[in-house]
Amino acid sequence: MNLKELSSLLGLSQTTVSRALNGYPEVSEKTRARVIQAAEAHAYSPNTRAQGLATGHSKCIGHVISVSDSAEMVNPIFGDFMAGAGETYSAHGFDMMVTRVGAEDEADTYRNLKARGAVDGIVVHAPRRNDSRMALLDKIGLPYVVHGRSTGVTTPYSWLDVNNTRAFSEATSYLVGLGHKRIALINGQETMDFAIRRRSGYESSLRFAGLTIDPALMSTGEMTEAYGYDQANMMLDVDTPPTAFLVASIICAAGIRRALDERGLRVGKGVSIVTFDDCLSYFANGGDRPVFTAWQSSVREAGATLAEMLIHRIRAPRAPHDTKLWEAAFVEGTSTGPAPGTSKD
Amino acid sequence: MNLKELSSLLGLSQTTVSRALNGYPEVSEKTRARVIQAAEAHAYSPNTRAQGLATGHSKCIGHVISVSDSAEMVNPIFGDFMAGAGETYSAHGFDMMVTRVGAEDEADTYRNLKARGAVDGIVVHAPRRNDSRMALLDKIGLPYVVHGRSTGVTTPYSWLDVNNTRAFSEATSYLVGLGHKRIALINGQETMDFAIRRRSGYESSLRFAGLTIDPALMSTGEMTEAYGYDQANMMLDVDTPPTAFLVASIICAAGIRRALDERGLRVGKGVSIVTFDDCLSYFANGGDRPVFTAWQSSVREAGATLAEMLIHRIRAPRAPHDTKLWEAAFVEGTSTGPAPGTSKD
DNA sequence: CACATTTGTCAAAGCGCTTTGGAATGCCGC
DNA sequence: GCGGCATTCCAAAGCGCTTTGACAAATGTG
Repeated sequence: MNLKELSSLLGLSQTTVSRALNGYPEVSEKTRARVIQAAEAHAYSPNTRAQGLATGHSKCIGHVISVSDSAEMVNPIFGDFMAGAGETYSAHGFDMMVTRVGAEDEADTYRNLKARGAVDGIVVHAPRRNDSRMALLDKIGLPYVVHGRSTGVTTPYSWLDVNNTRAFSEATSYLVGLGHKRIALINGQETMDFAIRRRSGYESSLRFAGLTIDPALMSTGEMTEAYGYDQANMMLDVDTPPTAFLVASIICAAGIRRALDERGLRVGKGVSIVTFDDCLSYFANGGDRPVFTAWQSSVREAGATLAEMLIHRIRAPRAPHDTKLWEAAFVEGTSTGPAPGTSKD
Repeated sequence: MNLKELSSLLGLSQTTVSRALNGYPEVSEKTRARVIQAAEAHAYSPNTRAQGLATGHSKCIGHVISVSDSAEMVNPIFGDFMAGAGETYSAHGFDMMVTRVGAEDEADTYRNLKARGAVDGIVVHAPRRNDSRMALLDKIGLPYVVHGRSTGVTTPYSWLDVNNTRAFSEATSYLVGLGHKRIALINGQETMDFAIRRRSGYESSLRFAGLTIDPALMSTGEMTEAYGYDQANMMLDVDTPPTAFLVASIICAAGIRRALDERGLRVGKGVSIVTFDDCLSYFANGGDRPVFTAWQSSVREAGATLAEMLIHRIRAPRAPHDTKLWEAAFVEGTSTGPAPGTSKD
């Protein structure tokens, strides 16, 4: 069923039917009701491509997932982020397109998406320090919002970020307060801006506490379970091993827990773990008995909110940029306790 | 830059330019080269919507993620599956659209996707027993492939599935061979066909071994880490607790491991764990020292292959249906060992 | 009751592409 | 020198929708 068929069926012109369905005032409420009823009865939905051609909008948002050779991993937060964003999109009648692309082709992908008119806007994921994507997108005129921020980019843009510096600084102080002096940082890849921020929060709290910043206790890599396991084992094998781990992802924290368990170290007694928690739906860490002491922020809500921001941006491209800095919430779990040998102990 | 501009720039008609770019033979190689070069120089990409309107194809594949109230979880395999499929799509010039929808609106979404001409085909995820989606899609004439199978659906369709029955039957026999007599099954939600298959594999091996099938040792639910943890704890609290766990997902297995560790039970010694492993990129269980003894099959490869199958299907809708039954691969990890009290022990 | 407005509807153009059905052009052999 | 045949190109129609500009019909005004 298309417009032509529907309108001839109703004995009306295509114009009138189109206007009736799109809520234009030039049509009487009586005909509008008749049209809407007929449209529903025949399950008519306007052809997306034709509509897009005529209006110049695609009503579609792009998500570009770039996969570098060094980071073949699929980010575990991906699913939850999409779920959140998808909810917002469908509420607003937008489609969601996801493109997987090698990191080296990312810029071309954006240009192509724009040239083809495939999307009305995009979400920029995992911004790096001095990320060049914002300038590119500004240049080609494709609306966007950023999940995170990019230090070094001075032109304004819309973003939503978690206060990572603060979260990691507080987490470090929290461990210091428990008497820990050897605190390891198992960080994400420090090509990403948020990972750099996390480290700086960690370092500043160590400095404030008068503790030495030991490169041997800091590592950066893909946040997999295996990575956490490996790093924990390596660090525990040295002379003065850490008594606490500060971790960038709950997946990674699970790996660390495994290493500790295997060594017979009691998590929360001998060794403490604090982690950042993205509130992944399949790895819950909340309710009445959180496993890990954590600073948490829902990536799913971030997805929903960023989607909302982007849609606003598309509707009002000249509106001032919107920025949101969310504070992570503290949850005390059972994975932390006083450092061994502390007076309290 | 659009076709009209490009062609007037070249002093050619739109027809010729279009044909040159689309590889039609009616244009001389000399002009073709000239056209291609100009197209690249001006970064021309045909407008997706216009192209789609003219050809009647959208060059886009849909993935519908339905979220029921009972299953709010985002499936952790989602990301990896998409990554695999996305790779194939971009290699073939297809876009990928994902729609998140409440389970009750799933049928409408398919109809709508078809009516709007938004996609050329879709991937059906997580088929249930007697799944009605295949009949619906056949009826509305939307090409599709199924990730999994649906017992009870008799009309042919294209699918790719892992031999879940076999994997779980073998896994059970393996545990039986190690002397285990109380083997728990921590299954996924048994609304899904694959979960039913897994249980039946498990039950048939128990029956074959002359062991009793104890409902107290079988549970079904969303495969989260917390679910594994909870179920393990519950089952270990009864009179004759299981000495082995057979688990449907590595995420869930991680939760079971946590419960065991917490109770001071040594995984692979006192209690064994065997799991199905989807080879998630952030939760690797392989290489030289696999953590879990597992039957594994890469969901990422499944995504890539299903995408390939679907594209074939779209190109040749009348071709006979393609079906692929993959065998899961056995990996021996450190999570299994002889049952306590066994002669070997 | 003639005229100016408003209201409800329509025909047609246009969005950017593909594709059908010609129409030139060049080259061949006789 | 002319018909026949490739070869190379083009004009125009059409995909299904929105939107402009125009036009009847209904309403209001003096």
